[in-house]
Amino acid sequence: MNNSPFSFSQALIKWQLVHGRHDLPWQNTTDAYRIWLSEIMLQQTQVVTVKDYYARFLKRFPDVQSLASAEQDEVLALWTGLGYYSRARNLHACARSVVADFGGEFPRTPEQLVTLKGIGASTAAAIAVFAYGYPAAILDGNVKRIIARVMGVRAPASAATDKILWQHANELLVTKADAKKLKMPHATALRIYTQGLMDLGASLCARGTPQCTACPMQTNCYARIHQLTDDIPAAKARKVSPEFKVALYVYQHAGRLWLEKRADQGIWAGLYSFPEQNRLNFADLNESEAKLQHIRHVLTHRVLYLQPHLFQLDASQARALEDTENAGQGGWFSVEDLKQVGLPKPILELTRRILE
DNA sequence: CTCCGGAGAT
DNA sequence: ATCTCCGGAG
Repeated sequence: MNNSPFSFSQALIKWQLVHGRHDLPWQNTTDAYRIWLSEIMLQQTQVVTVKDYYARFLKRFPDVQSLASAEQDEVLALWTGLGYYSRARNLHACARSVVADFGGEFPRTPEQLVTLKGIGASTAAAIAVFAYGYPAAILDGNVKRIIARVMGVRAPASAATDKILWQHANELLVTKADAKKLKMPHATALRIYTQGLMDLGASLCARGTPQCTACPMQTNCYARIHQLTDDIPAAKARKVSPEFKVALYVYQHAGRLWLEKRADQGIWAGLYSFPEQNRLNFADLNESEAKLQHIRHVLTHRVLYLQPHLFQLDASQARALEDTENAGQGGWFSVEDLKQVGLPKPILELTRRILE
C-alpha cells in the first residue's frame, strides 16, 4: 500500500522517461548555443516546423561567434518562412552581445539570461535548465495549459492569471528531495521534468481533445475530475481584425525583380519586399496584362490584402528607378539573389509566381 | 475561415 | 496592462 501523497514532478518524470521525446536535434547536448537557438526557434512555432530550419541554421552558424560576425541579411535569409522575424533580429543582437559582453559564453543564470535580447522569463529558464541544470521554472503555452488544468485555474488569459500560473510553476518545480526519491541528480531531474512539461503539453494535454485516460495526472487533475478540460484554459475573447488593402509595385527588368529592404520596425522589419508606392510616374508605364491575384495575409490584429501590380521596365525606366531617392534600400534581384536575404512568406510566394 | 502562441514596445 | 508581430494546423 502506497500512502505517500501525489507528487506532480515525480509522476511527470516517470511518464517522461517512458513516453517523452528523447531524440530531438537539440536534446542530448548541453551546448548553450544549440539550446538557445532551439528555444528561440520554438517560440510560437511547432517542433515539426523548426527541425529543418534548425539543421540549416546550425550548419551555416555552428557557434555563437560565427553568428555574431554574420550580416543581418544572411541571418534573415535563413529565417525566411519561419515568421516572427523580430526573433531573428534579436537572435543576431543576442549573439553579438554574448561575444562582446560575455566572452563568447552564455551566462548561466535566468537573471543574467533574461537581460539578453529575445530571451524572456520562460526561455531564460529553459536555457538555464537544459544547458546548466539550473533550477528554474518554465511557463510557455503548453505549460500554462497543463498547470491551469491540473491546478484548476479557471480565469482567462491575462497578466494577473500569468502571475498565478508562475506561482504554481515555481511551486510544482522538481525539488532536490523529489530527485533523491527518484535516485537521480537534481540537474538530471530538472532536465527530464522540463522536457516532460513540454512533451505532455504537446501530446496528451493538447488543447482540443486531451487524452486524459493515458495521463499520469488524471486522478489529481482539477479539469479532469470536474470534466472541465473544454473550459480550461478559458478561451480569450478575440477582437475582429481590421482589414487593409496594400498595393505592391513589382518592377521587372532583364529577368530581375526590384526589392527594397524594409525599415527596422513594424511588419516584416529588416526583410525585403516590393515597394508599396509607385516609384515611377511615366505616362508610358504600362501595367502588365497578366493580372496577379491578391494575397490574403493574416496578422494578430489586422488582415492585409496584398494587391501586386506588375510592370515590365525598359532600360531607361530601370535606370530611373535606380535613381529614385529610395534606391539606397533597393536593388535588382535574380532568383539566386533572393536566397541571400530575408523575405516574408507571401512575398517569397509572389516572386515564385512571377519568376517561374 | 478560426485558433494558437513568447517577447518587446508602448 | 495592452498591443504588435507570422505561419501552420484544424
